Amino acid sequence: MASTEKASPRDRLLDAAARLSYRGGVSVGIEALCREAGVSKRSMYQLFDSKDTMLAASLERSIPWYDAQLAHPDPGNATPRERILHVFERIAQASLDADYHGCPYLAVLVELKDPEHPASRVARGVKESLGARFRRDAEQGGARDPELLARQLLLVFDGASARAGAGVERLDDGLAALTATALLDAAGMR
Amino acid sequence: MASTEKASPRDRLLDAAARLSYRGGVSVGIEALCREAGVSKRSMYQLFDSKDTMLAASLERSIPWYDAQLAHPDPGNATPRERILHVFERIAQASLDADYHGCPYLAVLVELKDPEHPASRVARGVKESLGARFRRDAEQGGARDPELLARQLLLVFDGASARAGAGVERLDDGLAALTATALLDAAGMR
DNA sequence: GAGAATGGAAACCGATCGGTGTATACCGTG
DNA sequence: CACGGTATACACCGATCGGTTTCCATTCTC
Repeated sequence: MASTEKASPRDRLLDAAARLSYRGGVSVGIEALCREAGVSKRSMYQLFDSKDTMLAASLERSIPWYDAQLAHPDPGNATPRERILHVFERIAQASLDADYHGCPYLAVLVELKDPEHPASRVARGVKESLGARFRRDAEQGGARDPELLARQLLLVFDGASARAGAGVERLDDGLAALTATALLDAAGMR
Repeated sequence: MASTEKASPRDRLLDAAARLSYRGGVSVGIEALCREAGVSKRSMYQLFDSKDTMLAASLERSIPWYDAQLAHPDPGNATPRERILHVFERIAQASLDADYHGCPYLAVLVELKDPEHPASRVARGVKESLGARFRRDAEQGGARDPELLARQLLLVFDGASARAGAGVERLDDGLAALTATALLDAAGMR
C-alpha cells in the first residue's frame, strides 16, 4: 500500500539534511547525514554532486512548506494588514517550540559567509520572495512607500527570528507583531 | 623602544581569533589561528584552556572597541534620541566596508547554537548591555514603554546587521535609522 | 658559567572531514 | 534465467580537526 511505503532515498536525505543542519549548523558531517537518512554514502554521492549541492537542494525542497507556514489561512478574505501581521504572529508561535533556532535560511546565510555558495543562493531567493510578498501587501494596503515598508518589515522579521532563535529574546508577548504594527501605521497603511 | 615592541602573544592570538573567526566563522582551525598570530600551538594551549575559551576571551576583548564604535562622539550634549539614532547610523556606515559581515556577536550566537558555550555567554552579555543602553536612553527620552522600545530597537539592530552582513540588504540609504525613527515616534519619544 | 624555566618547531594522537573505489546484494524487466 | 540499474557495506584516500607530547634553543637567574 502506498501509505506505508518508505520515502525515496533522495527525499530521506533531503529531510535529514534539513533537520540536522537546522539543529547543528551547516557543518554537519556527511556520515551523520547518511546515517540519519538510512542511506549509504555511495548512494548519496550518485544522487548529488557534493554536500554543497545537497544542502542547497534540501533548502529548496523546504520552501513550499515554509511558505505555507507563513501564509494566512484565508488570504482571500484577509486584509493586506492581516496577511502581514499573520507572518509575525506565526514566528512568535513557532518560537515557542523547544527546538526553534530561527529562520533556517538566514542561519545558512550567516554560517556560510560565501554568497556564491549554492545554498546561499537558495536562501537569498527565499528572502527576496518574502520581501516581494511584503511589498505586494504593502501596495494593496495603500502604504506610502511600499518598497521601504517591505524592507523595514524584513529587518524586523529577520531580527526577531534570529534573536528568538539565539535565545536572547522572547516573542510570545507579540513583540514582533507589535513592532510591525508600528511600522504599518507609520507607513500610513490601512 | 616601547613603540616598536610587538604585542604579547596573548594579544596577538586574541586579535587573530577575532579577525579570522569574523571572516570565516567560528570553525576556523587552531593551526590557522596560530599561524596568523605567529604563536606556536603549544604556547597558546598554556595561555588558554581550549579553543572555546580562547574564542570567548577574544570576543570579550573586543567589547570596549565595539562599544566605542556605537557610542555617540559627544554623549553629554546629545539628546537620547540622537544617541539611539547614532547607533543605527554607525552600522549603516560600517556596512559599507567591503568585508563587513554583520554583528560578530550575533553571528557567534547563530553559529554556535549552544547557549552554554563560553563564547555564547559573552555574546549574550553584549546584547544585553546594548539593550540596557537603549532602555536607558528610552527612559531619558520619555518613551511610553522604554522596555518595549528597547526590545524593538534590538530587533531592528540585529535584523539590519544580519541582513547587511549576509549581503541581502543595503543600509546606506539610512534604512535602519529610518526604521528606528518610526519606532521612536510611535513610542512617543521626544 | 651552571642550572632552571620559558617558549618555539614539529611530530604525533585518534577522530572526523568530504569524497571514491570495490565488491556484493537486491530489483524489475527482457 | 540472465540482465542492467540501484542499493548496500566498507575500506580507503589525503587533509584537517582539537589537543598533547617531545625535543631543543633561548633566556633569565644565581
